[in-house]
Amino acid sequence: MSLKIHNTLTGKVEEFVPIDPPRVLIYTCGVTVYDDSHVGHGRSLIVFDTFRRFLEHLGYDVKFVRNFTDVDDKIINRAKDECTDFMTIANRYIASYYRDMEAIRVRPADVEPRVTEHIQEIIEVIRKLIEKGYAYESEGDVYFSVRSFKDYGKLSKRSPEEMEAGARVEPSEKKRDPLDFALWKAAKAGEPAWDSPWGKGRPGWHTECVAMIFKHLGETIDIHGGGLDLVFPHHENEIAQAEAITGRPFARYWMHNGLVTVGGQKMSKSLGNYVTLKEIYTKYHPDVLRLLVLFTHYRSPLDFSWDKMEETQRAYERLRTAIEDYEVLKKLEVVPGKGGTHPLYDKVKETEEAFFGALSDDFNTPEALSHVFSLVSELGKIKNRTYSEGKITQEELSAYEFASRSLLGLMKKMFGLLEDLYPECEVRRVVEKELEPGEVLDTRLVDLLVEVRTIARQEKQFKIADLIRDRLKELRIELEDTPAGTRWKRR
RNA sequence: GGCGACGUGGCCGAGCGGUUAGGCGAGGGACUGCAAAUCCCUUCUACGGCGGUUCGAAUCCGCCCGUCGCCUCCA
Repeated sequence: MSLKIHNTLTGKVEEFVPIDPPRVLIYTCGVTVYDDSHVGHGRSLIVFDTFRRFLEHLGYDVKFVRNFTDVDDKIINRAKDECTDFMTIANRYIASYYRDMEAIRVRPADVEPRVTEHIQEIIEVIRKLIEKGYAYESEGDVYFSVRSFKDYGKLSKRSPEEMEAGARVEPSEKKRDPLDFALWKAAKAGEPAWDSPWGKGRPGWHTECVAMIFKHLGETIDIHGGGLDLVFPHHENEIAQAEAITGRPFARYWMHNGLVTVGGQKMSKSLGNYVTLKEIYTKYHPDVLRLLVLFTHYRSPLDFSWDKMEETQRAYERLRTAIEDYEVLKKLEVVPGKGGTHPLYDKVKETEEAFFGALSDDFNTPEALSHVFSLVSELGKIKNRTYSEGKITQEELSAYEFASRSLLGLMKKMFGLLEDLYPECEVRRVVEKELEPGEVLDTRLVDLLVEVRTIARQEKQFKIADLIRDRLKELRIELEDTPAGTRWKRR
């Protein structure tokens, strides 16, 4: 199956052809560690995490690198505010990032380099640029001469002339041209600094990714990804530096995810309209966020709202329930059927084909999900009939098992969903999200109440039974009576 | 001001030349002691406006209106 992806460089959806198959080299820009990550960061991380899983599924040998920017103005400013050093801040938020990633099940990259561990490589990149005449030193700073690189603007589709016309580019006495950007910044008092041929200083933002890619992946990589807001100037500047040095394409495919908005405005620290990942996964099962992200095409804007989280949660529960219901169905009276192959097998096959077909077409996760939900509906029909009849044929049960395992496999492996759900589980006791700090949930006590209620129902003591159900619901524990007994979940 | 993206049914959201995407919601019904879960029916001849191309356009072209992003750190 051929994979097609949208390439920002050409503005078109193109067939994906790796340089050296089955190897695929992919790099995405990670976070600057000066604060907790928010939903905007989360989207980008989830999109590329999922895309990586798909590449692996296609049989590619993926090497995935995602960096940390652990020295920059924001980190330094935060350190000043807290009267500490920048490394303390960086380490704190790297730890926080890892907690978040574990919660939302974004797998670690194969290499997760930090800028401060690559200062020598960065200096080397800058040195080469000066040597080749693309960069110049000015009072301890080093700048890239934008006009010296003829292809400048090819990614973001703007020319130096246009940029100058629109000009709000900061003029600086140290720059020869206002469009030039800093590769190395001379040290200021009290700020972190490293020795370099141009005196003490620290690297500019745009060089780090180039240096880390050269070191960990090579001079030309297959895919470079990141948020749409990085296209200009960050990625444009990366191309300029890398290609000025090598004379070869830096990345063959540039993939950019759409931004997360709130009420139509970009989610950002500066606007203050951000929601942290921690806030999300203490209120909802982390899968709900993943599903929310995957329900929108990665290149479209995604408008975040708590209402949308609620909607997504309901869809999520429907999907989850369909898979878990197998555990109920197999406890029904199983009767021999007419024999033959159940039509569900074909439906599963169609669903899987359509699912992967959608992902192969510019990673169309919403379409892939539409096929998944179509299969979920088929399972629901079986449930509806067998629940009321109280029995199920062996063929139907086997088909249901096959289908639910297929769904679980797709969701787990491709989308990183339902990882806390196992193929064989008792009629469930599910805790759907992380407990609040200090909150306790004794599952044995819940089980006991459920048992008491079951006896009350058998004795037709419905007032007592309903009281237990209502009061548990107030505690956000919801009961569901199935033909195979009562199950509960905590929302 | 420059460059770019987008406007789809009650809401969200795929599709991007001809066949019901999907999700959520609302109303009715089946099942249930009552619920929940699940199913069925309805809401549904949807595609910002106006022109054009075509046998045929949400889908291609032009103009207009509206929203957003980038142009400064940003996933």
